[in-house]
Amino acid sequence: MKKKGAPTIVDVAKLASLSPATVSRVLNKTGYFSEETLNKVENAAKELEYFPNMMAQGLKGKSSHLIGLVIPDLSNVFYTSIASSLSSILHKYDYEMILCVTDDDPQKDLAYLRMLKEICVDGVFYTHPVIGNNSDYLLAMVKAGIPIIEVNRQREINLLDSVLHDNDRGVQQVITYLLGLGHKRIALISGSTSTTTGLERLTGYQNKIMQAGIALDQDLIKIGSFSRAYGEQAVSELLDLSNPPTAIFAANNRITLGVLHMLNQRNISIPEDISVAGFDDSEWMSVWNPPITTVGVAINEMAQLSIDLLHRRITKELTSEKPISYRLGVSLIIRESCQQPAGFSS
Amino acid sequence: MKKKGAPTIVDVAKLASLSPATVSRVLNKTGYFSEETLNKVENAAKELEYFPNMMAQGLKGKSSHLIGLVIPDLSNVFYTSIASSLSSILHKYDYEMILCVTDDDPQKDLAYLRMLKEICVDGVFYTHPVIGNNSDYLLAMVKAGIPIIEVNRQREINLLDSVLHDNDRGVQQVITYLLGLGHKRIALISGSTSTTTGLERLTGYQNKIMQAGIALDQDLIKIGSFSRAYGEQAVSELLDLSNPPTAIFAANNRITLGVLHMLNQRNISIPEDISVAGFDDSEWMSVWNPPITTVGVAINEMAQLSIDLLHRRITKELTSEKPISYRLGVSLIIRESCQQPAGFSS
DNA sequence: TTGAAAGCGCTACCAA
DNA sequence: TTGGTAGCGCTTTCAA
Repeated sequence: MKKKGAPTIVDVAKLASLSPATVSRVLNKTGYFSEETLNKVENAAKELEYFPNMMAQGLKGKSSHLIGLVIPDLSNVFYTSIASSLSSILHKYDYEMILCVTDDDPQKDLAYLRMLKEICVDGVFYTHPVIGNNSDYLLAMVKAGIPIIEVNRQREINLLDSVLHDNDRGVQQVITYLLGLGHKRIALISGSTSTTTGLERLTGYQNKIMQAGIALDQDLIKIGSFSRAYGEQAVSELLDLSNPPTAIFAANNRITLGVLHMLNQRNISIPEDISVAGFDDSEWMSVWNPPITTVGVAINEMAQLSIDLLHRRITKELTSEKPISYRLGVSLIIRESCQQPAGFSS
Repeated sequence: MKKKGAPTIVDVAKLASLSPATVSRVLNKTGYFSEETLNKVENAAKELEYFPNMMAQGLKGKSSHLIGLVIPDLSNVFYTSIASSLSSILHKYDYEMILCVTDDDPQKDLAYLRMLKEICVDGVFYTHPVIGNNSDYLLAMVKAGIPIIEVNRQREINLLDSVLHDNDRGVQQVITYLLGLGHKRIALISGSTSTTTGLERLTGYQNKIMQAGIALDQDLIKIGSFSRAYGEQAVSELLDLSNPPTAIFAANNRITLGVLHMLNQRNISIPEDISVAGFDDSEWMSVWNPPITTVGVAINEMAQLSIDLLHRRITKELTSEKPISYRLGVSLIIRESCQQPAGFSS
């Protein structure tokens, strides 16, 4: 009678006429063993098509080779790009990725976190939901030995490691560029300031405008959510102003899409009638008509850096109690969606 | 001294003054136990914040609650949408998703498949890479008790369950519509015919054109890959024809994007100069200027159906040896990217 | 209705 | 350099 399930280490041991312990040592390249033993084990393993059972390994406290990725939204190209990049690099490190999409719902977020803990993931990449706060649980996880890296948004200032964009610098570049073009009425459309992205992009905007000696006009500052719908709504309100802006800075790619759509609908052309600049680069922006000027964020670098960091935490190569925080460079990608305001002569 | 790790079933048992066996039975609602026992266990579990260790459960042959999703590409909105939809529904079923992006590389594909087996996933949603063939391994997995559902593309005809689009009907609707508008020279740009999507969209196109009594013009049939780059290349070639088409049918969303981009670059306006229709709906198509007419595919339904099917396989509710294959309805979404050909009068 | 005990596949300790 | 053995946390007979 044939054995039913997958071959176990015992089967390999038998075939190689060795003990399971030795086989384990060889397979994991831990401890001592002879050249001959090595060969015997490898042949036997190959013959049986043996693959270690991760569950059993996991039970013994070894790595599960699983990493959680908790993100709010998969309709946002920023997150799909991050997921894609992370997944690809992780695979090289011999980790696999469990994808958790929270829809910015703190309940779901917590449920996912619990699950990741149960599953004994080796670590997690985490973007917190806009509202709500599962800090306690996050901290408990870290204390229980599961490193967590905050990606893109940072909630737990000085509690968790993080890899973020240099939002301030990104905003500065856009505003400086728009100012240089001659714009004086530059609107900002952004999301909740309860995220670092929202907060930093807002304060960055305010600082640059004021530094330029321009009084802040609250009518031009639209803070809502990082969604396409809000982009549409906000741009509508902006256009209905008695003194509308000559340029719009949309603080993320979802908002940008909404802005572009509404502008299309209202038959306002870019950049002739109004200039538009975004934050986050994405394929469709480069292909849009006209191509959209935006702050490019280095997604691959972000993924690589996050993984490096997490990996060093997992391997205990990095043990600093103090959280590490990286800021990634950004760069303004100038395309064709901005020009001098109408009636401006330089 | 405090206990270090997470609480185990033994801790709960102690707190509840019961045996681990009983606690297990209560927690899993299996076998008999009294009301009182139930309460004791639940209280103890709550107090200790006990969560079962999936690894240990997995070892005992129970479900890992993990599902693999193997897809070729995360820059294609079709797959991100499927991933998003699947993830959200799976979560409700208490499954989690391991995301595997193969980049259409059969090596990676196989590596992922092996890994999924090692990890003891309960099942997998699978879209095969365009080239290469890991059928043997897939079959072995199925035989080993891991159900696999082919999604979108079907390689293993009559070997694996599958959930696919009704490609033929989709093509028919587009072509009929274009024909009705008066187009006689309709080009097709599509990907490799080694996928069912590629094959069925091509043969569908050929059939409809011929049925309309129009001779097939090989110059108008562009078969390359389902990529943006190919879309750009193909549309260029088409435009350079001495007798270019009046309408283009782009057989997936990546190709459509390429087509649109190139048309923009060459300053050809849609639909005035040429009509464009796509396959796969996506947000950017509805927001594009002009909004793009396309074949809408029911992603949520596809996800739901796939999960139903997989779930029934996992629970052995469905045991038919014969693979099940579903075809999902599609519907033409008429927007503004098509009109009568220039110089046509009805 | 409950508990004792065996073992899932693996690793790690200690002894040989 | 190798092998015996004791668990990891859980489920599941089988007895009580």
